Amino acid sequence: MEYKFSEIEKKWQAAWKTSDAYKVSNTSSKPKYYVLDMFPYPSGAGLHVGHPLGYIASDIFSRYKRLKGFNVLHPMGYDAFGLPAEQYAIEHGVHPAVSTHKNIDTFRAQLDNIGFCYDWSREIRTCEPTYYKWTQWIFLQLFNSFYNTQKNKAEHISNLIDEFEKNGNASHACPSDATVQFTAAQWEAYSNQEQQQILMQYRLAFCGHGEVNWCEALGTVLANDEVVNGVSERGGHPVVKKKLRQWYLRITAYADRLLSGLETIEFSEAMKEMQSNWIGKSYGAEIDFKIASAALDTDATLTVYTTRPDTIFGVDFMVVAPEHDIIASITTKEQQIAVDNYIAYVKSRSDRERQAEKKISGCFTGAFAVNPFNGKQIPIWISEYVLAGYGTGAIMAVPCGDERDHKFAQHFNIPITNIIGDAYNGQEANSTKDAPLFNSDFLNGILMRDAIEIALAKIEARGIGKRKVNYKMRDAAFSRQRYWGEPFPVQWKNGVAVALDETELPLLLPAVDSYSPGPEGEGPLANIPAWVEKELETNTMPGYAGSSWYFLRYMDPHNTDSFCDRNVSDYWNQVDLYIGGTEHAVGHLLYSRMWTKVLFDLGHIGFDEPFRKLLNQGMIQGSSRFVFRKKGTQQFISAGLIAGQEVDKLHVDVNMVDGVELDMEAFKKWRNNEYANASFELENGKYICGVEVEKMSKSKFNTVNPDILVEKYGADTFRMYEMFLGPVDQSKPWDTKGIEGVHRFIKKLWRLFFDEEKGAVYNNEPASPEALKILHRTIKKIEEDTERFSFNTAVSAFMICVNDLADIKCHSTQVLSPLLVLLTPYAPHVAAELWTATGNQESILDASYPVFDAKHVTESSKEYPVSINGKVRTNISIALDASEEEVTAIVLADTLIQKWMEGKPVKKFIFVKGRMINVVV
RNA sequence: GCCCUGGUGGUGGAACUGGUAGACACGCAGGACUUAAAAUCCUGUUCGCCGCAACGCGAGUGCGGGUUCGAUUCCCGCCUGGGGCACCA
Repeated sequence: MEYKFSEIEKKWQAAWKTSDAYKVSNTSSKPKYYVLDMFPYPSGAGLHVGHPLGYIASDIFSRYKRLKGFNVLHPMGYDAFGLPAEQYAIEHGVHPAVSTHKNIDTFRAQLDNIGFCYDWSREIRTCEPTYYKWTQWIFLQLFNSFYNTQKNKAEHISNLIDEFEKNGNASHACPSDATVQFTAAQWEAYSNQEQQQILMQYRLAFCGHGEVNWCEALGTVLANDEVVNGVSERGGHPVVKKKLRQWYLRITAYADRLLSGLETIEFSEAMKEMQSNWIGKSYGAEIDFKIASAALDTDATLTVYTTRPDTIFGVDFMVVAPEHDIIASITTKEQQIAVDNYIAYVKSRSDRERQAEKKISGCFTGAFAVNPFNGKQIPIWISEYVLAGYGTGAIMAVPCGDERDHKFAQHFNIPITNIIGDAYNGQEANSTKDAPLFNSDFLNGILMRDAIEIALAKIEARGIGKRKVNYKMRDAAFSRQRYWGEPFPVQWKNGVAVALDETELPLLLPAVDSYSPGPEGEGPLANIPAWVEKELETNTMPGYAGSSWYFLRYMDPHNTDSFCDRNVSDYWNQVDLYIGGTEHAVGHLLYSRMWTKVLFDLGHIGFDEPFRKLLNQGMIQGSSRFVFRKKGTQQFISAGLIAGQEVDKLHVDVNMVDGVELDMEAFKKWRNNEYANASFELENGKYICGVEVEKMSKSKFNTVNPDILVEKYGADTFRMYEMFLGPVDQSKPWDTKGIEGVHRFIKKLWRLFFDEEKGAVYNNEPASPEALKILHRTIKKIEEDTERFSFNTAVSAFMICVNDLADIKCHSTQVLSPLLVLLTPYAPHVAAELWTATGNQESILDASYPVFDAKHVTESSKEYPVSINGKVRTNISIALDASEEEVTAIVLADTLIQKWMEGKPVKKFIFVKGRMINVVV
């Protein structure tokens, strides 16, 4: 009997489908376990070998947990709204729903090939009205809520209105504008419109104004992705910033809880660090500086935010962001032209470019601020390195303590005040907190670290500023001027946003004739008269709306009365294991954490963190292959021979290359015989290609389609090979050539059961102690490795096990059957085939997991490596229960050891039981 | 620029908590079986040096320092690949 993987895999996939083997119930006496993959965006390029890496890992873990007796929820779906489908629609006129459907079908077929254990009856697609109805519903919850800072949770907006009617907003400061203050009487006196405007500033989903990338030539707003070097990717037109009305989510209200919540979940330290850096909580002060200009009214002040109030006497200049409102009122006549020019220059630049810029640029406003402590006049500059969105959009610059300020001062010849004595060398800034202060009046001689608190107290006492906790994180922009997204369930009546009633959901995305933007850069929905007549919002929601809560819908995907029944979400609770890439570190993972907290606050679910444990999979890079064409000819030169030649370097399809050797016949037929006339200059009869590692992408011809590998080697081989490639969380280039080794392993396993000539060779004889030792060593290793997601070493352990069993010619089912159960999560098809072939009746998917028994593997002695002065000189076998005295005696009596000791006395004898021995002489 | 992360043989990687560096594979070389090939099996394979061989010597985990009896692992400085940076998903 031969290992016919193709037949076997088809057979079992069909059998599991017919028997609904992967269907999961919402009620079970077993403990629950929820394993989730980050669902894919169904791009037109289909699945490449990078996608399944995480899916295979989650599949292995789900199957493992099932064998261990858990009721495992393991669903899959599609994040189906988004820009690429819309782009495709603009270019090809195909409705996004049509191309998305087609792409999903391709993805599904590819996923099925690999033999995943998803419960497909729970599939969701974020672009389906049955799904986005509930995305819109959650938006209404956000819109109708505010953050009660007294109780530290979200509440219905009606509670806030009650409070305003009784007490005004005295105990509920306006989160976006602290100057908004009113009494109950004033509230009553406001018009409905005024009241609504105030409420908008409290809502968790609110309207405001924000800057977008605006391309006048295309008449549209561009995503950051569509802007390259300050011009549009399509057509290369100039892009500037433009202010538009936008929806936002008040994620800043949750900044502290998003931060403290990290302590309750198992994310990697790196991931937690990225999130807390993104949130960017800092403690400091806002300090008011009066403007020193007789021409201006004397009350004008510039407020800066600083985390280092201790350096107040080292301020040599101020820098305000080019967008800062104060610029218009303080710029002097002499500087006006220079300032205008500078602001125009900055307008064309992205935040990223502004921060990354090494060249120092800036412009003096002509105005001065006054240091409130010593009356010193401080010049006010504008520079792109200060961003409007952070702090107050203005900083006090202390060149001796901040590198960027220092470079700025040097560049513009601004005199530098030294407030840290010898700690400043005059050449570069020193950002220490551990130097005593100089030239600092009442802070002189005090360590900076301690001076911070003293300065804060003084600033508050004198009323020139106040303590302030600041966050780098900004509220999340939540609207797009696009078509392919969820419509907002909102109508605009007399300038007031009015939420639709729940009963009106879903608000269906209407058909459009054109995907072009509406007038003034609005979304395509603005082109539909019926839509505009109803005064419906013309923006749509961003890609992350649907993905912020999808893990809840899987629990109860067909519910028509609720996004997810409370009893069901109480049962499944948090996602126990979430697998996906780090590229979502600060986007999706923060948004879904916020949405979960809001739903929790409002009582819709019973937990406030969505993901109990997160495993990040690495990125699979493509390994590109190149051929070298002699300039102006059809002659291709092998990589080793190109030195000194003028050649063009061309990407070739990696699938035509075996390792680095080009299949020349395939190459000639490639791209419709484009290279039919190619001639080759070979080395040792072979054409050797150039190699480079880059992002896996269709245009680089370095994508590898899993279908081809599954066809050639089978799904089991493919699954195990992806795992064998390396640690699941590490990025690595794809290379197909090692797959043979894994395939050989499975064939070797097969031969433990069936011989091509002899037929069945397995037997029911009692297993030898050696065989049991091999089995139990493997049970321990596989269980440990699977638990810690070390799938590559688990595959290696399987190989060692099969090699060892083959060496001792063990064919006993007493050993082989438990081995198959261990293997099921990794290679389910071949395991199931051999399991039934050896006479088992029950399904291997629910077999009982083998239990490790230490008695089979205990050793009585150990080959100790013995070092002299840290260099291993010999190995000595010593009983494991030997005492240190016995060991010392044995080692020192060894002739080889005596030779290396050269008669010197023992200085130190180090004995680590079960590990090693080191003699220091 | 800022944040995170990686760097070990010809290649992918192993070494889990400071304790024999290179497990397991790929590739390569040689051999067995075969008319031949495929498949399979066996042997060798970090580098350098000495050599008939050795359970010989030396070096060695990106580079330079440090701590330690002992460092791929911990500390300091540097070089370099990858991911993210708020409208790609």
